Formats: sequence, structure tokens, C-alpha cells
Amino acid sequence: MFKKVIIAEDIDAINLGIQEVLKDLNIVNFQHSKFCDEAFLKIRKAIQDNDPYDLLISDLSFKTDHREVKISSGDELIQKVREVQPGIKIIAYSVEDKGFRIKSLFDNIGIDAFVLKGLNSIEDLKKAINIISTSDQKFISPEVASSLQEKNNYEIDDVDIQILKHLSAGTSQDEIIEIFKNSNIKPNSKSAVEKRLSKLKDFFKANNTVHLVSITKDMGII
Amino acid sequence: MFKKVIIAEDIDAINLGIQEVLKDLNIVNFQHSKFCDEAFLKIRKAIQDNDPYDLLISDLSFKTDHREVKISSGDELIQKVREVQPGIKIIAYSVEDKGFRIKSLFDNIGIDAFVLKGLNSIEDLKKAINIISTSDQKFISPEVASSLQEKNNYEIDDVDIQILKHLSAGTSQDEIIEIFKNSNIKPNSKSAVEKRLSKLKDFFKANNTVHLVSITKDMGII
DNA sequence: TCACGGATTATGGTTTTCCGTAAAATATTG
DNA sequence: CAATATTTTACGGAAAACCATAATCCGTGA
Repeated sequence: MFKKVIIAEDIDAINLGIQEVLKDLNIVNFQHSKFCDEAFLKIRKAIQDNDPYDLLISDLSFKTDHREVKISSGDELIQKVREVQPGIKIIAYSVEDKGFRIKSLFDNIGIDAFVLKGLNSIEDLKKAINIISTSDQKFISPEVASSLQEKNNYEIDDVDIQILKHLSAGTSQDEIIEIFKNSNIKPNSKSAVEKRLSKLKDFFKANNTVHLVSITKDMGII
Repeated sequence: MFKKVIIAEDIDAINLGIQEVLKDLNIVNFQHSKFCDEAFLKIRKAIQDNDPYDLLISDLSFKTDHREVKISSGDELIQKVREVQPGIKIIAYSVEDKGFRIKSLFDNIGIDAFVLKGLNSIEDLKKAINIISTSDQKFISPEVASSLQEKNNYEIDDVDIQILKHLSAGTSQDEIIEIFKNSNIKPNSKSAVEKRLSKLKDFFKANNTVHLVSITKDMGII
């Protein structure tokens, strides 16, 4: 079982809940941080002190504040923690239920468990901790387990995302082309942008551009 | 101080946190429901049994499930509870931080307190309970207190919302007009819809329709 | 060097949206 | 009831978006 745990979670009420779980599992040595930056510093300090954490439980979205932060999301935090301490076990604990987002956490960032905040998340969290503490198995909440089977959406590249973001910010197609030309971004002709939009609409089964932006916003892509 | 409290909140970890608060305040008689329907039934039953609740703490957004529900949001729950038990005190406990949404909760539904889930929500919740238990004062978390001063956005009516929703669902203007004609919705001419869209774009400072839908989605209007 | 394939760009025509003006219908007021 | 607003509808031209086709560029391998 884990000896030293850190929780990154901004909503204090949830923090309390997680701490109850840890107490239940007889884990007494835990800290929590309400900010990603703080969590990262603690983790790095623990490594230097030769007393590293062996489990990170992290939320994905954090409230933004007046103050400046270096790390603004759980995704980033997890990624940076993996760099400085590859062996640490990581549980993502979030309301996020978009399949491709969860899949990406496992495939690209290498989390060990994903627990969906919800009706049974306390039980799921306990299960997750038990499983990953004794083996290298992964855990995922049953409600979203199917998302791992999703086929890759990764035909969509960075330029596509940029186009979508510009559109949602009120930029017209012509203006986007201008911007691309001025920034020396590779495909910067009217037809290229049109073609990409057409592909995106096809891919996301969108009737028109408004619909496309609406869908991709809902999916959290932009 | 309150004698009998009911919590409507779907995320179990948060539920645990709230319960800690109540125990701290020496409130021992509380129940919780993970579904709005269930919470409403409990409240109605308590009235019939002549032992009503005197405080409702409710989240606003609830996860949807495979099962059918009559009441799907905290807004609806609060509204219906107000109808059957006008005297009950109500605290909305949510991450919602859109000013006009919060203002509407106070103005139209008549909540007694709004506590923003976040870094200090436990303390805020305690304060809210203390204040509204001893007086008819309202409480609102300081981070969002300014939202009550917002000027009314209420030049936007139901038809506007419907148009926006249809647009974001990929319906073209012509199709929307068709739908309106078939549903006997009053303004159902091409120019009327165009004029409304133009007003909305003006109001929300949107460059075009895509932008408009993007903005209103971000604001939580649709 | 040349032929080939893929990606990018150019062109033209159709549909949809945008926007102003004006007519018609409906409400309001004296 | 007449006169006047206000709202809704109709129309037409301009702009933007949509879509199919063709030309051009560019790297690869024969």
C-alpha cells in the first residue's frame, strides 16, 4: 500500500472527501494542494529530500484566480510530474467524461487510473488505489471504460485546431487566411482552409460551421 | 440553528465534505440525495409527515444517467421546492460563476444563499448557514458578490434562446423558420429571424453567427 | 531528368447569410 | 375612428461561405 500521497484538488469539499478515503485505507501520510504549482513544488522537494511521494491524486481542471500560475491544468501537472518522477503512480480524478480526453491521458501522459467524479467515485477511488498499489494494472471507472476502445481521433492536427479556435473567436475565413499568411503557416490559401473545414465537418458530422464550432466546444477540443 | 437539513448533490466526495460542515455546526439530522427527483420526494414526504426540512443545500448541475428523471437540474428542483414549501431556506452550492445565472437564482427563484464551490467554500458554507439561520439576510460568496450588481440582460427572450439553440445544433436559418412555422411560434418570417440575430450579435458584440454561438455557449445561455 | 502522386492553390458557380429599405399588419392613443 | 407607433413581413443586392473541378507545386523514386 502507498506510504505517502499528495492530492491536487481545488474544491475544498472534495478534498475532505478524498481524505476520508485515505483514512479508511489507513494511509495517514498525505498532503494536499489547491494549486498545481504548489503541488509540483512539493513533489520536487520531496524528491530532493529523498522522501518522494508514491501516489498523486489529481483533478484536471482548476479554478483560475487573480494570481499568476505556471501550471494551470491537471494535464500539465501530471505531465511535468511524470518527467521528474517517472515511477510515481498517478490517479486522475475528474468529472471529465469525453472519451478521447480520457484515452489521451492513458496513451500520451501515462496515468495509472482514471476515476470519474460522480455517484460512486468514493468506491472507485478505493478500488483504484488498491489495484495500482499492488500491481501495474490500470484502473478506469466503469462508466467511461468504453472510451479506451475508441478509435483514434488523431487525424486532426494543430492547424485544424487553430482554424477552429479562430472561428470561435469570431474571425472570418478570409481573415484567418490573412493571419496564416502573415504568420507563415503552411496552408494559407482559401481552398486549403475550405478543404480542412469541409473535412472537419465531415469528421464531426456537422451540418455547417456554426454546428462544427458548437460540437468541438462541447468536446473540449477548443 | 437549523434542525433538519437535506443535501442534493451527486458527487459523493462533495457530499462527505458538506456533511463534515454540518457535524461541525452540531447539525445531526440531515439526509442527502444524489438525484433531484429523490430529493423532491423526500421533501414532499417530510411535509406530509408534519416534520419538514428547514434547509435545502443543492447543487445546480447533476450528472445524467441512463435512467429517466423528471427533474434534471438544481434550478428546477429549487423552483419546485419553493412551490410546495415557500418557507424553507435554500442554499445553492455550485461551481457556476456566471453573474447573470447567479443573479437570476436570487431574483427569480428566491434562493437565500449562493456558495461558490472552490478554495474556501467550506468556510463560506458555514457562514451562509449561520447567517440565514438567524435572519432573513441573504449570503453570497465574496468572489461572485459583484454579480448581483450586474445590469439586467433581460432584453433577451425565449425565442432568442430557441434560435441560438437551433443554430448551435446545426439548423440553418431557413430550417429554423420552417420549424417555427410548424410550431406556430409568433415571429416566423425570414426577416424577423434575421433581425433578431442581428440584435443578438449587436448585444453580445459578436462578429458573426459562429462567434455569437461561441459566446453564448461560454456564458451558459445555451 | 522525368514521370508520378499527393498536397496546395486557383477558379467559377451555387447557396446561404447579411443588411438595408420599404410595405403590411398589428397595437396604441387621443 | 383616425392618426401614429411598433412589430412583423417582403424584397433585393452584397458579402461570405460552400462545393466541385482543374491547375500548380514539390518531393520521391525509376
